[in-house]
Amino acid sequence: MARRPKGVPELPSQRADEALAIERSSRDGRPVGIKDIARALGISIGTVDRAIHGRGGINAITKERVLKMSQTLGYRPNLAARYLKAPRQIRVSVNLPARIGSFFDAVRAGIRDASSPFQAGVNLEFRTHPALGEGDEDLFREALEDNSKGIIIAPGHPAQLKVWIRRAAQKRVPVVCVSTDAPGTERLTAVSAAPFVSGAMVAELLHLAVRERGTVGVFTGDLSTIDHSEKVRGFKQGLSSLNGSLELSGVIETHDDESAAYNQTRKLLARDRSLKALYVSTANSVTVIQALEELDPERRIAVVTTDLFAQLVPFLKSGRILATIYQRPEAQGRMAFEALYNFLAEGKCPPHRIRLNPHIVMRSNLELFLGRIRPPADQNNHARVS
Amino acid sequence: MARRPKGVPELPSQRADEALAIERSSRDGRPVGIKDIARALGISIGTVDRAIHGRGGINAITKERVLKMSQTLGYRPNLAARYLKAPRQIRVSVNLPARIGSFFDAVRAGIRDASSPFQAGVNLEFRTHPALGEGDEDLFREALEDNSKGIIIAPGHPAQLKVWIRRAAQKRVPVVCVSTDAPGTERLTAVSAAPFVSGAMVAELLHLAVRERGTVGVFTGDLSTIDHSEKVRGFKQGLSSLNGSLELSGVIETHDDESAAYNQTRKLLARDRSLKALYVSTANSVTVIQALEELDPERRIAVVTTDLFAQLVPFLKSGRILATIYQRPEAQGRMAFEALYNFLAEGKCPPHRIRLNPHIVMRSNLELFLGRIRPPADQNNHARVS
DNA sequence: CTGGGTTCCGTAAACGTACCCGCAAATCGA
DNA sequence: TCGATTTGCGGGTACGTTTACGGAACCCAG
Repeated sequence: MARRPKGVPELPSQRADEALAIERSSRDGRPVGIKDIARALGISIGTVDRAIHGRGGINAITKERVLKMSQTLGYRPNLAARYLKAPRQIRVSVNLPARIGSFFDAVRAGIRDASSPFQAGVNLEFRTHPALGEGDEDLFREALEDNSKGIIIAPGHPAQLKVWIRRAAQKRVPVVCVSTDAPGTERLTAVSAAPFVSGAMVAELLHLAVRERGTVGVFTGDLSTIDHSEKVRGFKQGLSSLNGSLELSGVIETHDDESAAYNQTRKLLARDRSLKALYVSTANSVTVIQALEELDPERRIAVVTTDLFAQLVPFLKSGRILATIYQRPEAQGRMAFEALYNFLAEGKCPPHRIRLNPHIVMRSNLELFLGRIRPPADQNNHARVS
Repeated sequence: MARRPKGVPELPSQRADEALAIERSSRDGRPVGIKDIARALGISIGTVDRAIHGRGGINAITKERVLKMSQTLGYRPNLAARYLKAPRQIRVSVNLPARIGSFFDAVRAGIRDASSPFQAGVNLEFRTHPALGEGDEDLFREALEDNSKGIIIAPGHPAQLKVWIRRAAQKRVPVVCVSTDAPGTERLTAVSAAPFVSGAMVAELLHLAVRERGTVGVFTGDLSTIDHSEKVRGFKQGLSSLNGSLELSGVIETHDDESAAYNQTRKLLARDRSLKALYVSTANSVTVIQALEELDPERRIAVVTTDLFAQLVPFLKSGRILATIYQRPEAQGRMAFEALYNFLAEGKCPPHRIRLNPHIVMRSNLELFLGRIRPPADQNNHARVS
């Protein structure tokens, strides 16, 4: 349509517009599109597009009319069409440690799951480093070099990665931390099963379960990992705020060394005869339990562990383990990806950190989780890179 | 390209195909599409489409080649394009009760949330009946009459709705139950926070918390609602399997009558002097707590409630309520919609029932939930129909 | 009055898929 | 051997949006 001749009034009355709108918007029930707005106003879709997206080169009055009409027609953009048009295939790097009781496999699965609706729109680049805080710098460099638009990491030693996160920030590459955090950096957000709360919940549980006065020992992985230190901090705070009968015996770092954990457990039990409870906040808890089975066959020591894997199940069923804190790795992966994607694709800033409620898995609800447990340790069961 | 002349060999060697594939698939990093496969094989996209979608009218050999090539090229359909092409705007009816401590508002929010990615593809039709099991038949009729392609309900009295669900099934309209179930019907699936497990968890918690022998009372809404009866069943089973010191005093149906609940609590306390614990499995738990505050100021009776709303918060903070079982209404809504949508759009059958792990909200993790609590009762705060 | 510049807007071509139409070869029946 | 039917395939169009390009109307200086 040619430009409107000069003599014709530019602005038909509001009412006439609306009547027209209602008349023409009844397109056999299909959602209104950009061209419905255009037709209703007798203008072109190009103009509507300019108005809606706030591009330049449009008369302020026309823009106002379009916005109004899109309002009254209830226009909502068809995301499918938008994504279709966008040729961008954004690459997202996922740099996570290898298995820790298959925890990170589940995180990866959650990320894959969350990304599946966008399949063609994103390109997941999985990389695996040997352990939390080991070898993640190299992988970070690779991610920065391969033109990734976003990076997901689990920073075991935040201090090491700080400079890398800064470099990413300077390249405008958002970084999302999952399972643990790197505070004081420019990471976009951090997704985790609220570690502080997690520790406090264990304190509350043990407070309920332990009836006599006594002490409680804590096993953790590495206190330089924020996730671990926060759990311990929450646990301590929980103990003190409950001002119950439990006192902290000591905090033991296992550094994910299973055999060391075994000996450390033996020593702890020998040293502290008043031990009434154990909080194992690291995933490598099996040898601790094994030591306990030998040294405390009467099960007078209450145990709460972290994460869930096949070896733990019989102990939960038998009551040897009171409860375990399931950190919802799949959900963490999903949320991490969604936060990253929403930021990348739609510019939506996530909250500073995303804290999931940890699940308490006890004997009574264990069955709900059995389906989620991967088969036990199997060295061939690596995450597929896709 | 015209049909291949007769003399030319029909099947180039596998290796040549692959070489061609790798050569041509490097389309500047964009994902491979249906026409890449076509180009790689020198055929048309129509044929590729027929092969991939298993339509008729295609040579078995050609089909095999296409499938093979789509494999080696790593073809994944672009869902955006697929959704764009499908002009179908599927209408989904959501018939839920009005507020119960805003529980169903949260369910609705979850449904809306889950549907938002598909915005233009679905048309949510919200309907509200006064209470669980009241007026839901009329709404069901409306849903069937307005050409809905799927229905989400919360069947308070499953027997009443049985015929309606059957009618829907005959019209090939899938029905998803949320929060409670209608067993023995043709409903597609039922999403809930595993009620049986929920009851068992409460038993396990109270078993931990109560140190002396005694009895425990249960308040529930209406035992004809599956969700409620299952909670009670799980609780009983939990009590007996723990063979602890707690015995069931009695199960009281409140029928969501707050003032009645108050009096029932008074009576229970007067009748049973050995009461050590209470399990309030209905959302209308405030008056029960209030009665308890008057009659048990020393807080010797341990209480576990259900759901989470503003009035409960101070009691959780003070320790009056040991814990409350949060049934994750938003997650239920999300899962219900997703199950329905995946069935409708992609024909994927969900499991027979979807059971979410109930959250245990205690003092230590309460803060994680404060953000989710809606402001207390406000009659104007109806769910918007969109 | 002409020329160039600016402002505003229309048009058309993609994006990848699904679906339909129609053509050619192959097959079949007589 | 010749029409008729089937089989196999190519080509085109539409879905709603974005984007680039171009063109008409206007303004102003020369």
